[in-house]
Amino acid sequence: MSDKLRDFEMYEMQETFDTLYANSKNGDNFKKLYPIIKSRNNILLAYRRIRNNSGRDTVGVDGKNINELNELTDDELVEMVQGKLAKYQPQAVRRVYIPKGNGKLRPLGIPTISDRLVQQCIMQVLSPIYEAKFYEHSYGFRDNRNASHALSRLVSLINVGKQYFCVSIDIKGFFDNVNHDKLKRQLWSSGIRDKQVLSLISKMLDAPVEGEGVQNKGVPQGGILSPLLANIYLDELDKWVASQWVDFPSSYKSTVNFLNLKARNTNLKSGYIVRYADDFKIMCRTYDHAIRFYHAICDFLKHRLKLDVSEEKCSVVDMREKSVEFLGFKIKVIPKGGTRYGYVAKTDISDGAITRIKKESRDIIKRIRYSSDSPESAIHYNSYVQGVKSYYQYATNVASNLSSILIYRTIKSRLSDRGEWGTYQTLDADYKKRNVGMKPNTQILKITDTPLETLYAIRTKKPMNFSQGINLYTKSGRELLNKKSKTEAIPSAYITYIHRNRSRSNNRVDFRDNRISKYVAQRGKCGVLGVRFHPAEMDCHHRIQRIDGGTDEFKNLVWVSHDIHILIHATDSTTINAYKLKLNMTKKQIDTLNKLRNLVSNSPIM
DNA sequence: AATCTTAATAC
RNA sequence: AUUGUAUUAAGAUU
Repeated sequence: MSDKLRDFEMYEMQETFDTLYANSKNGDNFKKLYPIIKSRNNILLAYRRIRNNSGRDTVGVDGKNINELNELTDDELVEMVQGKLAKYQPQAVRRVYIPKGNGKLRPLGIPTISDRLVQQCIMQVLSPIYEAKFYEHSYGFRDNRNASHALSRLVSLINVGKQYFCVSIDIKGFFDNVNHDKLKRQLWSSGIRDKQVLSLISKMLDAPVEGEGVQNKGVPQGGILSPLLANIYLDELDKWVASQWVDFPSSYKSTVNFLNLKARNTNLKSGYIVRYADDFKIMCRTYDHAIRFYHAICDFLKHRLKLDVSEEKCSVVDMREKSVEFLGFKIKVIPKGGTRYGYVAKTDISDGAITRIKKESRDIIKRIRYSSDSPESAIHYNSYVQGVKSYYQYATNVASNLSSILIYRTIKSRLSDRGEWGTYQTLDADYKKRNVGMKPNTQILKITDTPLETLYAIRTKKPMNFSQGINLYTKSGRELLNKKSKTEAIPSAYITYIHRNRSRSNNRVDFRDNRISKYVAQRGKCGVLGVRFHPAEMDCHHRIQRIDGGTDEFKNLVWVSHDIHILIHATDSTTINAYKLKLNMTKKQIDTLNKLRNLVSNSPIM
């Protein structure tokens, strides 16, 4: 099960979200969202969802990060957020410029940590509503969907749909130019009719940018809600493109998918949109339709969505003649098997991405050269290789593209004296599975026993179309998702029990979260006895006590039975003997018990 | 089995 | 110095 669903369940929000989704599918308007947003469980869930964000240590304009929030008890956290929501006045967003892939700078707008928490509360509630509405071929920033699904759709349109003309449009600084009034109207017309919620979002959009003041357009890149708002904004584009052909109610259109034989006699234009955030393509059957779409979309963006396009980066191409770039891939349409019987898509890693991979992989190899004798730098290289391969494995030409990087030479010349060489055939099955198609006697370098992964040893994988039934907010949608995982390790009633019962009211939010994670990780078993108990019969023990500087971190906690908990802290010999007799522990159990006793400065028991 | 952290890609 | 959403994998721990 995904982390997300587990968290929804843990905080008893799944049913609420399911209802929002169902009502949204039904076309209902939403007038009472605010009570859900400010509900205790929604706020605690929001904290749980953002506390592991990679930016948790990054401060906003107030100089605060996640540490500010985990100082609070859960009651204080809930009270703080509810107080903020009641008279919402977001703080300024911090301006940071980061380099983009193409050498330009990306302006980030980083809200303060408490504003990020508030945004998460709202996002959780809007997400199920919009998942029910969004166009099926929008793939960016959405649950369970990724770039390979977008690529797959594009390839299907070519191979199955025989759409060889591609319209590419580049929106100028999309995030920074989203029109606030337009966005607010879209929220209203898509059924968000709760005045308090609309006002919250409105105030959020009006949050000043550090040093630049209040903006009348744009959503901050760095805001938690921003990706969702971006999709809401461009959903109108998806639907409009679909209305031109796919959803056009007409007898001129063949019921057979992709066929448009009769369309040439009408003003209809046939085309199919594939969108990943602000990057999208329209695939058409003919050049004429493609050109018409190109002009119509530029006009639509300009007048309906108030967005400019950079014309020099736009194009209409016959993909049989010229390749097109999309999501880091370079796609061309070539004759199938060299015959006249048709065409297929051929995909490569884009030139820019190859250059980046070349540079980055060499840099990491050099770092291994100058690092101390430990596997860490080699593990870093391996996960880099793993990451690159798992993303680009969907390019039909991936093996030859990655071979062209010639990293093997760099490894040989830079690292020969830093590790030991062994043959491929001596390595374990997992390695062979990750690095396929190598000759058994190929020499592989091992850095302190960690064999380096091979960049080019890869077989291309066919991208799969997104299975449209998959969804986090319906039972059937979740079942499709859960195919891989089997029985539930812990009854959800146990989790709910822990969640509801707070042993001490001064517990911090992190303790609440981590003790649940820990109970599930231990599969409900006592850390000493190894036997499962109901949480009511157990205590969550701090290995290092809080008075001694112990934290609420996951690794400092352990669940033990009541009896064991007493034994950890007992100093009186009659108590110790009584419980020893009662529990009749094995030597191994006594050893683990003594380790815990040692951490609280108690002498071991025999 | 499960949790955590850390590495990658897209936008 | 690096936010956010989504996806993927590895490592560590029990």
